[in-house]
Amino acid sequence: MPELPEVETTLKGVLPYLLNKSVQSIDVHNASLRWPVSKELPKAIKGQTVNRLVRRAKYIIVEFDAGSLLIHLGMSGSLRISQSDVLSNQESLRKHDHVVLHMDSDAGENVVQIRYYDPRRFGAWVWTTQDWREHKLIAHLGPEPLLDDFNAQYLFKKSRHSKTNIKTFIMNAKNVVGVGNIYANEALFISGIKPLAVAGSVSRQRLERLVRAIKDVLARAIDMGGTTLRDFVNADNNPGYFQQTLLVYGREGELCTVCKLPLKSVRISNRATVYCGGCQR
DNA sequence: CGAGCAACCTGCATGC
DNA sequence: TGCATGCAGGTTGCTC
Repeated sequence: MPELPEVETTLKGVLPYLLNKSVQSIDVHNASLRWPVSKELPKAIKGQTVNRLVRRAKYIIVEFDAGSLLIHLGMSGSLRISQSDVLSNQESLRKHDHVVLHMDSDAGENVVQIRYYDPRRFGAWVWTTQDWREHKLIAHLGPEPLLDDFNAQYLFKKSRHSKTNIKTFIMNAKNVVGVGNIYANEALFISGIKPLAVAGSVSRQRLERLVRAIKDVLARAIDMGGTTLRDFVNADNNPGYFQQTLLVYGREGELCTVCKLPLKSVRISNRATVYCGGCQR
């Protein structure tokens, strides 16, 4: 479900309920996520206040005095707010609500929950007491796509000796983070680059366009609350609207919006890839 | 070292 | 209706 814009949307949604609030308790209903949720987690964060909430790549990082919680939504994860005036009015727990954070709220007592729902359980809740920037899941990640250190000069240098295709290259978090399958397809279309082009051979000028396209498509998707394909909803249960803006993803066989040729589809590293044979070279 | 790919898991759409 | 198959927004950790 979530690429960078969906993670960003999720973070914005839960921020008011987490930042400067303290953890009353945490229920781990199913600890078997990508890695087992630490048994230490409940007592480690009980009573702790959230000092800061940040995104790095597709991780939501919740900082406490005692350590940090790294939350990854995997393919099908979401965080949702559940609150009511009376606890008994709370919606019942769904089958795949694996973790529930109970937060102290301004409004009353025991009424705000952050529920982590993840049918496929590819997501993760990782507790660390070290500086999260040095955690092995974070330390070796590439630059943030929306920051200035992700630019054409960087990408040019980084790609010169790469013989993999450009789509796989930009989806590799060692090169740049946050670009998943939807936005890789979209950015390559916008910049007119064929997904199977060899990364190391794409010209500097074309990488310039690609970098701009990645930044642009991600920023616009964030503005629209992300992409909802099947069931993505933000923390307040609202869908994103970017899917209405998708130009190639999920549109194989439809006509290219620019040249009117039918969009082609191939599988690259077992991921659906849609492109225009006329516009992308 | 990089590249390619199986693996993790459930739900849903499709076809027989 | 049931059952088999394939596909889905990600990433790690194997093999070569």
